[in-house]
Amino acid sequence: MTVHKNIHNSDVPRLCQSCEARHRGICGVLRPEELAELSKHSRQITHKAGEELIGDSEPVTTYANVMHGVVKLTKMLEDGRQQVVGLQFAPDFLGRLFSDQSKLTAEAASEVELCRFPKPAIENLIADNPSLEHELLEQTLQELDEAREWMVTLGRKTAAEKVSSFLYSIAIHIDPKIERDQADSTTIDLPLTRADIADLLGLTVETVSRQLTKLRTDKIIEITNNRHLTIPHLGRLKNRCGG
Amino acid sequence: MTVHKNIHNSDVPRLCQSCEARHRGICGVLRPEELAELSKHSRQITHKAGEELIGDSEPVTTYANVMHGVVKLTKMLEDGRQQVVGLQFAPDFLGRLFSDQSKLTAEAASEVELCRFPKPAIENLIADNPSLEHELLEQTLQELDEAREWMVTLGRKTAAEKVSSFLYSIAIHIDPKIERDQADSTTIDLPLTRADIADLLGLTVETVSRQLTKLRTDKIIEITNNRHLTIPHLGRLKNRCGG
DNA sequence: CGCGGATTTGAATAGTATCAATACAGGTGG
DNA sequence: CCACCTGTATTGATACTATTCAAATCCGCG
Repeated sequence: MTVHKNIHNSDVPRLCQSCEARHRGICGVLRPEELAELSKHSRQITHKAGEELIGDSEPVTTYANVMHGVVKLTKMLEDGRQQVVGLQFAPDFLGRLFSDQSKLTAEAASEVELCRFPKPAIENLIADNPSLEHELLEQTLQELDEAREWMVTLGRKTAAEKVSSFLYSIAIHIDPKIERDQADSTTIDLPLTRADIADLLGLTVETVSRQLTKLRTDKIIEITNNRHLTIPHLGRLKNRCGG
Repeated sequence: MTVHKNIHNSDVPRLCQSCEARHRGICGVLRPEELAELSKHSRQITHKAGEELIGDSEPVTTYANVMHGVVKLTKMLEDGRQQVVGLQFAPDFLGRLFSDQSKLTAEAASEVELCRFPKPAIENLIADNPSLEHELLEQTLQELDEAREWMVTLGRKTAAEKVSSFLYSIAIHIDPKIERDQADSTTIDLPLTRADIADLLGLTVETVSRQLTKLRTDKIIEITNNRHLTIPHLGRLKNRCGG
């Protein structure tokens, strides 16, 4: 696998030069000429919170990189019960590979910026460049690990543990290095509404709200504002996640 | 070695000739010489029900194809609560790719026959043969789809719907073509104990048992024997899966 | 035939959901 | 700048589902 280290970014398209996906995302494995070719077909689009990016059972015609914001992947039962089955952050790759039809709904949880590509553009690149397929496999394996981790939370944890686990996972996602320093304080911006959190944890809004107030009265969190909270001691929160 | 240039079996190792994985599994994408090389390092092993195939946090040194039987992937919380996060059937590929350490426990749910390969043998093949990596990506995407489907079941379905969904999924897994003929009758051999089913659905054994009894008294299923049951009308079962 | 694990059944309890009402926040327009 | 308005969040009272604890029964197997 050849990762082309170009000293000056001369061949890298301007759009891509400051893009996070070029370092940590899939574009990092592309050669400059591939990047140039791909960027000819790419389109950067901004979506406001709540907008649907792709609907369940709709044909898939594009893939995308998440550049900024949070994307919520949901599934719905016929009677309206909804479950969030995944969250995607920059620089994640968005879109079910090699499938003509989406198996879920993708929705902007916050304001979201995407870099969209036509489906065939990506698929042709994959066919030509095994390192891209390798990178996508790594990302898919990672998503599978995360999905299985959530299955434990959904199936076996109490409401209190679910909410704590969610906050903990958001905290270490925002700043992975604080995981080591459990005594540290962190401030997090919730990317989801209470209703979204409930749909992620398999709870009701009311239960999520009650558990958050309990965490507040127990001094595990400080709620500055509906979407903004502080965790004074990460380790104390972790202790409530049920292992 | 004198070889007939048979279109199908020319250079295919004897062990592989009757193997299901060669048709539907990963070995189907390998060239005969690759298959021959790989088979030199492969070992077929049988495990009895209940045996641990790989433990959580253990180093991964081999991958395997499931040849026969059912493998249960589980995760456990510190206090012993357990969640089944996946089931694998022949000819699935077993083992977390590119990871030095297992993130879950794999256990034989029934008597299981594996074809084991040393980790490097597979990884070298992947590096040489992009079509193998493509096949593994397809399988991983499929597992991710299934995991997300279960997340909906775990998070949003009632106990009755969970048990029905489990039976339905087993039925169509055993015989995919009956999915079309909803009026058909099917007989299924449960690959799991009540305790395993409970751990898969995020319920207790007692609840699973009660729901099965209810399905029996409602004439949705006939319980021949603890591990053996008949679904006289698949559509009626499907109606209880909650969509 | 009898033992031990698996399964079913029963009664009481606990945890979440549901229903209903109130409080709050953020944005809009006067 | 404030009052209003709407969607979001919190709080309370009650209902219900699934768990827990306990006991009986069934099943496979030596």
